[in-house]
Amino acid sequence: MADPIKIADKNKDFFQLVYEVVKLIPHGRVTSYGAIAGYLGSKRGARMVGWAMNNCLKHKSDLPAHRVVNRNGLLSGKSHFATMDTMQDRLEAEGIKIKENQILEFDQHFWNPMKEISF
DNA sequence: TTGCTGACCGACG
DNA sequence: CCGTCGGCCAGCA
Repeated sequence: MADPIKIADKNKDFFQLVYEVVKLIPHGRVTSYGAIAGYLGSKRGARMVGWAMNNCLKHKSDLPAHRVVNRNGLLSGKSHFATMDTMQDRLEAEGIKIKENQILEFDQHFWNPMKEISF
């Protein structure tokens, strides 16, 4: 219970659920595709999360996609932004240090929707 | 309609 | 330790 997203938008498309979660990511925090997928109930559906993000680009949504990285804390999707530096620049603007396209102290900035939203 | 691909993750050898 | 494969779901040719 107490899953505002699942309950409120469970009838929506998987993509829309992803967008909702991404929007909930606090400033200066990051999460992984698997975390979002797991929160939505499909731990194996991490690929769909990435796919949703790709569609979000054409959605022209203001989703903080730069706050979503892979399990290794690597900016896997940086290539999909306007420019390669867009993702890193935005993260650094939020106080997140990046080295070699990888987030430093990833565990420290990691934001788990399961732990923050759901119980 | 069928089949391939994809900003991933975890297991197996 | 590293390479490979399967799985999940949706979009597109």
